[in-house]
Amino acid sequence: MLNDPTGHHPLFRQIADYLRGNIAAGIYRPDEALPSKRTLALKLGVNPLTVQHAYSELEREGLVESRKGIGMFVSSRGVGRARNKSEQACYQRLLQAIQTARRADLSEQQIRELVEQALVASEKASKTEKL
Amino acid sequence: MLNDPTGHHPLFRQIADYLRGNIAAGIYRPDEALPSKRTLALKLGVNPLTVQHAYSELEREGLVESRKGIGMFVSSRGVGRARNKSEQACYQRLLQAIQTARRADLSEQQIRELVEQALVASEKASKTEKL
Amino acid sequence: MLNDPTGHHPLFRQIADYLRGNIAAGIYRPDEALPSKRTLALKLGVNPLTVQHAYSELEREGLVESRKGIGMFVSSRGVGRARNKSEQACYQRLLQAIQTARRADLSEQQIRELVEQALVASEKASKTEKL
Amino acid sequence: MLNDPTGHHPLFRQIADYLRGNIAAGIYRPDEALPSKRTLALKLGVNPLTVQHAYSELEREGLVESRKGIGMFVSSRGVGRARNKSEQACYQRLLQAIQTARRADLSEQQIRELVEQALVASEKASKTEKL
DNA sequence: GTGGTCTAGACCACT
DNA sequence: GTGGTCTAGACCACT
Repeated sequence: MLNDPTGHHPLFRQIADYLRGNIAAGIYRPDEALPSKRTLALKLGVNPLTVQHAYSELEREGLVESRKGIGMFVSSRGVGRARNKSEQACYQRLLQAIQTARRADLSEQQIRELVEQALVASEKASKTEKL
Repeated sequence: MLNDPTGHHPLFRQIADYLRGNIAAGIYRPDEALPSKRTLALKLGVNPLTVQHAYSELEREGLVESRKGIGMFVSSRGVGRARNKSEQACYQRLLQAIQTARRADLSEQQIRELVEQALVASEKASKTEKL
Repeated sequence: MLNDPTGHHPLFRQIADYLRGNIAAGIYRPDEALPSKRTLALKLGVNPLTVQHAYSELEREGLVESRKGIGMFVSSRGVGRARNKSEQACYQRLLQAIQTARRADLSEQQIRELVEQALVASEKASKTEKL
Repeated sequence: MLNDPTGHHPLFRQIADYLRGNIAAGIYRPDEALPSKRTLALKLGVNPLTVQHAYSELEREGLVESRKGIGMFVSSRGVGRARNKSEQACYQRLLQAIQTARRADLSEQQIRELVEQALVASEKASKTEKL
């Protein structure tokens, strides 16, 4: 479900990234509640504090708002912000991937081929699931 | 010089990645010595042990061999291995970037555009420098 | 407890060897946690980083897996791998010992007698202790 | 020629071990000169100081005597001492090998089989060469 | 508390 | 000078 098997990225960030994508994709709609910390922690096999950490990240970005005693809700402007953030995040990662390739002197053509392979592989793999 | 301003990847791994790229690109040739750990540590402003950690990683991958009291040398089969490793690493990162995009429901066309932007940006940015 | 009084083998490797033996012998079972690096460091009177180094070695060999914030756990296939690794290590050491003997022109019979002596001595000495 | 490809034992000790075996085996006779530091260093592809270090070790053990300006000579009681020392060294290594095996819970029978394998392998490998 | 990374500083084997 | 190991002490992510 999470996409960094190498464990190089902190868990809380992987979770935040995932939810951000869900919001950007409209899987969670404005004013819809995210799953409770405990529910999601259970589902992901992760400590509730880690989920809390992820939610705080999304709150700081203005994607969600906490309503006391009720839960975390997608904010009115959350979808647009999530789309922007996700696109930025994707771009940053593409840039890192491509810099790795350039350092190894791969040609642009080789890089584009790797991109196409990844597009195919991800098409099958990533039925985005609502968390 | 190092490419993860976000600080998600540990320093020693960034250093290993960079050198691996240098070896893959033929910037360091077989039987050529890498800079000594102290020299490189000074240049990068990090602790020699951190560089050592990076060098151990490259040694484990069979890219370099240590000659006691002399230095770390690119192994005869190091270049090919470095190319393979670098390509794999690039692919993995592309895959992660693209999964981020897919979760946010970006189209393949949008992703390809981001790739092209990143190719342009990286062309200027990453004149691979010999460490 | 550690078995190289001569000090030829680095500490972290002696620790890794010891734990590998424990895992091979089933003293640590799959999904069982090894002692924490701090606990073990205290017990052995060494620096936690030294234990960490040993643990990384075992992780690289696929004998244990780290679960962040919880501990190092014997992997499902760890026991078999540990047995293989330990047998290989034993064989390599026997080979070195025997080459030493052959260079000094000891007969095979003399070598076998030394082996029997060592078998007796080690029977008493090495009640393998769970670290 | 040297028997620790893993590089875990210091070079100077491997060289001392080798020469000690040669003396024990009567390949160097009492009053015979060992090769000069420079000659041996060249032959082994090693720094003369490393050879010097090995020679000092043998001198300390009373196996050889330095005659100023001439070279290092096997001492009158050197052969016996070398045999004792070599046997001790062999025994110590056997003991370490066997402790490794016992920790992994290998049976005495398995250990004896490994010994026999090593005896066969070493028979072919170790045509003791005069350095 | 537990693993993982990093620094500052030291010492050893080898060149 | 060069790689390899070790210590003491610190901070981060996660439980």
